[in-house]
Amino acid sequence: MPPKTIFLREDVINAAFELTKKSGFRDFTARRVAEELNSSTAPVYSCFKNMEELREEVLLRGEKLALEYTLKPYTKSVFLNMGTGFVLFAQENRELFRVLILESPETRGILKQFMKSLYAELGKDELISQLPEEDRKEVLRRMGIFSHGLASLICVGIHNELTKNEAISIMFNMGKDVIDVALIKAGIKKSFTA
Amino acid sequence: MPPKTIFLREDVINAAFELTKKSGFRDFTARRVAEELNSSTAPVYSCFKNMEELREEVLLRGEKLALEYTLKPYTKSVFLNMGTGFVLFAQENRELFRVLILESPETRGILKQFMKSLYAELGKDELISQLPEEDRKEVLRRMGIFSHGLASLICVGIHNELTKNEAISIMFNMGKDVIDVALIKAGIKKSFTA
DNA sequence: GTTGTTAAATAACAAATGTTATTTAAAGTA
DNA sequence: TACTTTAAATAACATTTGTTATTTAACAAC
Repeated sequence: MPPKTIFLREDVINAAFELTKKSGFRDFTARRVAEELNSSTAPVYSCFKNMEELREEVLLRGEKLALEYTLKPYTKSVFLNMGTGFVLFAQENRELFRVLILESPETRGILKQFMKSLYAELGKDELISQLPEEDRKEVLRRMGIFSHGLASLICVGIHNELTKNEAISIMFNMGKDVIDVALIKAGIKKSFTA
Repeated sequence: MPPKTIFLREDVINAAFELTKKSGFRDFTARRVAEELNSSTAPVYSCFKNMEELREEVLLRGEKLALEYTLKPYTKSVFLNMGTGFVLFAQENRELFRVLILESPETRGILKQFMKSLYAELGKDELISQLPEEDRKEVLRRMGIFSHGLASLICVGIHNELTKNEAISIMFNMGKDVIDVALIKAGIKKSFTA
């Protein structure tokens, strides 16, 4: 019988994920992952065909984490919560945001998926769903661009001074205005929300 | 006397810059630059102390190009022209945008510099300069975030479908609304610009 | 033409990395 | 106890890359 297994596939992923949270993929080598795991490189290669497969696993876990952020209730609007979650994910996981959103976006669908969920939420909102299709799309586009902008500015180290609550209120105030503008222009509302 | 110099410092930078425009820094090696230049690696190392110095030169040239984009007259508003130029720079130079804005931002001041120029322009505008300091800053912040968002979405390959003119009008319409909202809320204006 | 200078090419080397081969030894079983 | 299986560690190898050392040869003064 062989000796007991010490390092599970799960453990390797954990180590790789922690490493990536700290330094992205700049340092994502078999030897560094092994170090994080307190092992040699052997377990890495017995659990994974190659480093690419492990990287993919890390990205999947990152996507899962990002998704969790977008489902938390920061404000009363589910629509704004998604954008806000996206921004807070960037703020608290800069390196993950970088590898997931800024470096791998073409190969993985996370951003487009995100926009699709946002659009679904937009349709559920009582006020917003009164907007014509085109206007609704415009609101979505604007807020998609804005949340991506804030998230990625934070990711690259601009706006380091923002606290979590400040980030939330920037998103919230902008969202309110963008929606109000659409409603006012469509004649559904007369003036801005206080 | 030594043989004539064939490869100037300038030539090396040109080759490196072209290479970077095509594939960012993923492939930025002495051997690849030399290939682009149709030489061996020798001229690279006789013109530059090391590859880092050459990379820096490429970044400087990239910043210069980005600046040119922000000075072109896309609309009648100098303020909006800057954001628009930033976006078009990203659209037409995705790899450059990546290395300059998404990968090196903490070490170089280009983004903060950009915001500062934007702010200066904002003060010159007749209507906007009537806004209280705080509101003006808010307009700036919103448009800074928005233009960065659109630029970086385009850079990472989302919104590939946008033409140059569509990108311009997204920027322009958003800018108009953001400014109008500020003016209306401040009581300087009554309704949205058509 | 010979020679000195030094661009450019070529070769060489070290470090880093992905990956595979080999060794070591833990854990049960006959 | 000797043996089998196979995790884990270790070594080894190829490739890539930055960088430096060495070679080659163009040019012009003598």
